[in-house]
Amino acid sequence: MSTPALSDTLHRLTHAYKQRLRIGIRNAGIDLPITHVRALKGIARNPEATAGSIAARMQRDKAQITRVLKELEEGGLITRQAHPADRRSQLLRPSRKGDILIAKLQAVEQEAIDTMTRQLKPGELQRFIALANLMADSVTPSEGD
Amino acid sequence: MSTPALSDTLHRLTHAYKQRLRIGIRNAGIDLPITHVRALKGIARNPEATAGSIAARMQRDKAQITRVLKELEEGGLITRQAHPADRRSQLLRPSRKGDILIAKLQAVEQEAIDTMTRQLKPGELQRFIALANLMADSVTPSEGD
DNA sequence: CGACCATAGTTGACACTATCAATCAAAAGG
DNA sequence: CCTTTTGATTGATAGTGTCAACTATGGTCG
Repeated sequence: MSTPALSDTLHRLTHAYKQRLRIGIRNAGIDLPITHVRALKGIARNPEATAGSIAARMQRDKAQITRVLKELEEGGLITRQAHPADRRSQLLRPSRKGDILIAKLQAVEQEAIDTMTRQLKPGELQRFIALANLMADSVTPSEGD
Repeated sequence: MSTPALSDTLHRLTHAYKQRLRIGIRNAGIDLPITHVRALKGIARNPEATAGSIAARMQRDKAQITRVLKELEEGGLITRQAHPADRRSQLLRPSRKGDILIAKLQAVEQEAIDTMTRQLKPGELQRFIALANLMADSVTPSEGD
């Protein structure tokens, strides 16, 4: 096997992870697509979050982000405040409800990761993540997270 | 954070790879979505390919596979022959045109992989693939779909 | 100031991917 | 036969990704 297995492997892995995560999310009684979850977490991690910064961080189209944010806001999970220095922009913050959800989500995500990495020896996950980031950077260079 | 980086890492990686691959495919003048490419390759690799076996191999919904196969056939890339032992099923084989396309695709894919793994030391890719498979197996053990 | 371009965000259109339920025909097994 | 499985298909619907056009504001510079 030279290398072409990578394609299938990647698909298989992400599909497996997404599926597992989605099930966990649903079991927790949360009705939110994965992209929304990721955006919400991104907002929570970044006190200066704007639509643009979230799009950049997630490396997704800003159009997509706009729609996600709209739904997060409609769901009462985030709030938008006027940006103090730029009236085109808005600062995004999780609402109280959003914070509570994030806590739940983190538990679910950790559970999914635990399931997936249960066959890995200590350190192998970190090694895997490092390699994955190295590869992703080779395609779309990113500044530090 | 302890490990939740995995989620973002996986998204970033597959997104980067898909994007890179899609660009390569388009540059090669091929007009075919990635799922179709993967299905076509799967068929080529398996002389006994049926819709079901491809679905199982790719761990995708049969419905999705059916549609992909339909389009591959419409594009003249594969042919369907009656299955000798089961009249519900059909054996799938790449057409001559399909074979030619596959050769092109493999070059494109190898190029994408080369780009992505250029920062990896020898053996690290194999290590990565092994870890990824281990993780995927932990979520969808042997039997899936 | 006013012309001009860049940026933040929004919207519309569309293609691709995933999931689920229902259906049909053929196979398998009493 | 009749019932249950299985391979494949279809329809419906949701989620995701990409591109282009657009609005409004900001920044620059003559």
